[in-house]
Amino acid sequence: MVDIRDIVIGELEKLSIKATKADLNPPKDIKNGDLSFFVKDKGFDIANLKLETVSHPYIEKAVLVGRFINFFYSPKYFQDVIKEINEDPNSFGKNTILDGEKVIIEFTDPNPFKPFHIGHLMSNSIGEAISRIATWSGAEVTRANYQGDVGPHVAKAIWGMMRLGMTLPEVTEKYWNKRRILDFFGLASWFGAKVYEEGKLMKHFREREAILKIGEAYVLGSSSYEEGSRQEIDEINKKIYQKSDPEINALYDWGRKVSLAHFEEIYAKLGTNFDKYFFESESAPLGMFVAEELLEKGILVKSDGAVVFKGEEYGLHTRVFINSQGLPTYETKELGLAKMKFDQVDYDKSIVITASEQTDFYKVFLKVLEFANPTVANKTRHISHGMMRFAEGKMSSRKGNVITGESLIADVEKLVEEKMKDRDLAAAQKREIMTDVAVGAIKYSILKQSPGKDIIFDFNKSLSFEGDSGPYIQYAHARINSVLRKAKEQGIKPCLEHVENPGELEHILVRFPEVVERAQLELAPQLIVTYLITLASTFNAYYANNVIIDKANKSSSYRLALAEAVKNTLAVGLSLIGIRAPEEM
RNA sequence: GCCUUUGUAGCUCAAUGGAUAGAGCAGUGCUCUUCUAAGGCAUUGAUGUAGGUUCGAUUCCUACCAAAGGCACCA
Repeated sequence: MVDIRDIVIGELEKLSIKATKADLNPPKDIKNGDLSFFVKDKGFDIANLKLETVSHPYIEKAVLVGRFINFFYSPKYFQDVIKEINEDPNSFGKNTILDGEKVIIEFTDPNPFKPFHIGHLMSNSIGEAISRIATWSGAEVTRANYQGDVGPHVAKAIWGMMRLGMTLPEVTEKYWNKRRILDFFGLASWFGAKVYEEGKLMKHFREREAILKIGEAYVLGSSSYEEGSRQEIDEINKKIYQKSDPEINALYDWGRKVSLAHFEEIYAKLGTNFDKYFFESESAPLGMFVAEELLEKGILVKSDGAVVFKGEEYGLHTRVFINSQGLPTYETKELGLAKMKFDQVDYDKSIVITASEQTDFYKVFLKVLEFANPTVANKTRHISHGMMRFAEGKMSSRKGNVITGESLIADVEKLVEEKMKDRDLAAAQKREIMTDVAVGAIKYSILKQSPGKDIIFDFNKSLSFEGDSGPYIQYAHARINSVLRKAKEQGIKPCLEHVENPGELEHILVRFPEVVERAQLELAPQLIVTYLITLASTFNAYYANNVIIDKANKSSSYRLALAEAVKNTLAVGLSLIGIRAPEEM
């Protein structure tokens, strides 16, 4: 399919006007056509424009309003787009902005031994959307997840685990071993599905319990750290790096494993997955190597027993790279990470998505990276998203007042379940839809606003199933699906023979590719969100005013084709923002 | 104190320097014997303050006010 903007640019050229794609915008009101160009050049003789010379099968007319030249697409264009969408539903809206580029995108970054909270949900939703949009723009995307499996927070959790006298590792370990043996001989299912299922439930239960308990241990360790147990915890921190204490090693290995397994469960629910996992335990030694080099070069300097970067000369602030105990801090680990990423993926662009509290830190880090590796520094871009806050104040996992991702999803699922109780669907299917709708509602509330702004989180207000919400779009999609199914039963097929005059729905529909392109250029998933809600709402109005399935109406098959094209576009759009589109709900 | 970000309707959010600032929620009044009412229709309501740049500013600049984040051994 041609890009209609190229055609319009060609027509403008005939009128001696030079325009780029960025100069062409859809008017706010569709009464003003499909694309408009604003004549900025005041010297241009606008009165003698010969708009009647504009001629192309896809352009019906061009009209001058004030200094706007408004282009109206022809019915033929709408037909061809609908045809194209339905013939190849899974490539509508693709563009070539990032054709052939390798892009690595780091997001989510939860820390083992700490809860996966709604802030991680935010990072994940935004990162996943940006990854998918980049893929749609022709990039080869590597999703990266960087996890802090060493450092003071881990020491705090381990200290807390010891204080709580956690014996869970033993029990769980024994259980896992038993199961592993059964699995190895392929006997697990042979033993009987019932026993196996019970085993799975037990495992799930124990892991859940373990996660909660580790969370508790972390909070205990954090508060004790500030109240005098600092030395003990620092000591544990050192031992974790050195792997010198068998008891700590055992707790550590187990806790790390349970945490990571738990994260995977959440990723599966969210519909996200990662190509590369990086760990601070790996980046730390590499980073130390780089930091030592920078110290020799004089980029980093010693100060009060620590190794620091004096950022003030660059309008930044001073940050510690190696602390006075000789251990690497976050900034040094980040140096190691940059090296690991580039060594493993020979990328053209590297995007890192974190919460906005890290914005200033990242500026300092990038400055240092410029000295260590200018090529890599220039390819790296940091995007920050806002923080999820409660009305009452900041959420802090150190204090334990967090909403975990898991509990939020579970709570929303309950609301969806209540809404679906009268639907006649198989139990398994219902459960799946419940998750899809709950996750859709959560992701929508995150993605509908521009990244970078805080979300004031209020369970009752922030999540909705009506109006401006994820489920509203999913509902429109499911509804069209139902119409298509019923039409098929009655033997009516979508077809473009008896077309009707294009209305608002057609005009909105064909804009999708331009929206995706802008979303990529501006790294702004909310543009796709806004588009989808408009498309769904326009369809719902259409649906209320037009009977689609009607054997007496020749145009019924056209309406069906139009509905199908809307459904396909909603499905592609939802997938670009990482929201699943259930066939029924 | 310094640096960064954000201030749009009662609430939660949109709006690449351009046309009448869009939605949803809440409020009010309608709408299911008809393709899924998680729907549709109607209606009330907004750019923090003061300047500046521009033919044109929610958008760019300055000051002020307010909120959030950051500013040495957390991540």
